Amino acid sequence: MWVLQTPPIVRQGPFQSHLSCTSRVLSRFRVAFVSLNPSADPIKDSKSDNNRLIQSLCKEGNLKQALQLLRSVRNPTQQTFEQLIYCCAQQNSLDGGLDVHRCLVNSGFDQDPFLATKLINMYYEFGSIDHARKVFDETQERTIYVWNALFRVLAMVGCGEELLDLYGQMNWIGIPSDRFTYTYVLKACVVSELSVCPLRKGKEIHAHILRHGHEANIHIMTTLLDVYAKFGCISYANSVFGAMTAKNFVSWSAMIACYAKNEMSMKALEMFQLMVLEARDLLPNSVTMVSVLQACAGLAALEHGKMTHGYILRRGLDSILPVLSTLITMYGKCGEISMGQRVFDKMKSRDVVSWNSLISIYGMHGFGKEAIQIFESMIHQGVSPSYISFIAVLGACSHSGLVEEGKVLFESMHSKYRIQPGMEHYACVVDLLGRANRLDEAIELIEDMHFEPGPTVWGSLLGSCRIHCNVELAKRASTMLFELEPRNAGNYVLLADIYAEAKMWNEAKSVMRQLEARSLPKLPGCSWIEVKRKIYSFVSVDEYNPQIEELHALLIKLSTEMKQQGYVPQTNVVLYDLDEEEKESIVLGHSEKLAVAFGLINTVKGETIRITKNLRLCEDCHAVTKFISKFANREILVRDVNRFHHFRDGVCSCGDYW
DNA sequence: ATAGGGTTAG
Repeated sequence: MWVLQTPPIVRQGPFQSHLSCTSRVLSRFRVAFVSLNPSADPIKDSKSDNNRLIQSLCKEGNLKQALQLLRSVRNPTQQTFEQLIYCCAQQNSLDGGLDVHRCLVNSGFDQDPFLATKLINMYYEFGSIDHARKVFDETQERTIYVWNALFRVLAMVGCGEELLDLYGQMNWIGIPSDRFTYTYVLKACVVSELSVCPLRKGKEIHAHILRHGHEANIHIMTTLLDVYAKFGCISYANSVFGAMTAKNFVSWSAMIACYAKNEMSMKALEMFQLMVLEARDLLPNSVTMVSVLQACAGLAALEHGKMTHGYILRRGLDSILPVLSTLITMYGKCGEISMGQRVFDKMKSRDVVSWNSLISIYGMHGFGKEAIQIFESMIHQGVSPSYISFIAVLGACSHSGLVEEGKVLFESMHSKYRIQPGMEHYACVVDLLGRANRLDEAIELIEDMHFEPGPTVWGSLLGSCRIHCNVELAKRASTMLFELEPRNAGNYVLLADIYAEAKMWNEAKSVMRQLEARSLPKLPGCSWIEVKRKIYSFVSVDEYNPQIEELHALLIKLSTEMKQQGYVPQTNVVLYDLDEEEKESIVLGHSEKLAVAFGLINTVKGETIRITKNLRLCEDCHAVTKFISKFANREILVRDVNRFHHFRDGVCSCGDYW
């Protein structure tokens, strides 16, 4: 939380002298005013008129004159103060706000709960949370509006601990929560770092809501659904959704967003179908469509994406910026940069997010130079880069190995654009240096960081150690990672991989034993392919796939051909102690190869095969796909968890650098 | 008087 440095609110003493020194100015003003209305009695009638005049000055945004006039009014009304407060908030004038606050106290409105809520909101607009809290503390008669106003502020800035403490006090006093209170308290669980388990707290509040008979309130229940969604508790979210007696399009959108954000894109699309077909009276809006597009992007389902684009056009939602940014990203993630570019070119107005979307799709396809050019033309057109612009452009550099360019950009971030590099930027640069085998520079950068490096930074380093087989540095990175995220199985697998690569079998085995002892869930490798608007998914060594025999036969045939041309299966990714033949069969059963084989069988010649994968592409799959692209004369597009690979005629667009 | 779902990266 950040708080503006502001002078304290003074009630007596200095306040009086301040008034007396400004009253001279005001008396001059009053003369001017009165002279404009010669018929009015200068003292008596100006009272109500001045109130009205202040209010209209406020509405015009003329804060300065309104404040001057305020001094001359003997009895300002509640409405006058309300308008003044709005005006200060709108003009972002903290000084004005403090001034109004002082006058308000002096006029005896300091215990008015209505104005207290207005003041709390005003101070929130200025970012002065301490002032907002002070208003709350000094108000004796705390109506539910006053409580809710402060709850709203605390939830917005992420002071969940403070909010929950106050909420406890409120319950203790016996003030009943209303439907607004619950939404703020729920939101606080998501946005704040709590000392108690936030999910548990959420469930507790869920119980309060049910106990007090709010289960039919659509706002509360939708917020609750969203809270569970943000914690990744899909089944809880779904059961809240199912239990809702009335659902509107926001509830549906929240449920779709829940699936889209929790790697259940397929479910999200199904939900959208249901919404369109079953809940006909509920029209999806732009917010709904953003989540639907994200789901299409998640699956790299180009046909679904195009259909969704068509729907957006028909519904006239194609001029809404967030929709367009998401469309650009969707096309990029479906492998169609040119379509993304076309959406961007057609836009009538663009914001920094639109630019960021374009930069990042070029980046993930390995067009680093182009991404930098776009970044530069954005600046040239007067759009200042944001925190995320730098993540996008630095990421682009690291996918293309543009080390020097990336370093210059990283340097310019603070010196030229006054943006403090955050964790994500460090993670990008560590990745950039690490991939280029400049591991010593990478570790130097980590040591120079002005805050504690988090798991993403060490993760980048460990990934680079994997590529360049640096055991010593890998030990250091993994020690940190095991401490920071002990439940992430991926780190153990990566370290074991590195040991295996270095033929340190005992160490590799011991890491895997540790992993098993902790019984952590390992993310299974999974690949998808869209064929004729249907999405098919594959897991490694997929015994239940109805076409598995046919797929295997094709892969064995291909692998035999490849071996004749000098291909050697790269089985070192298999960490189990098996003989070479068994290892080969495991590698040949990788989900990505099954998806490629499925694509070869089920699509026509000349059609691009598009595959998505939830992990990084393994070396063997990479080598095999290169071969197949030449042998079968097919373009194959693979999106792994980091980036795109375009395979054509035996080469990959990543230049074997990924 | 106050409220619910979303945009870009990794």
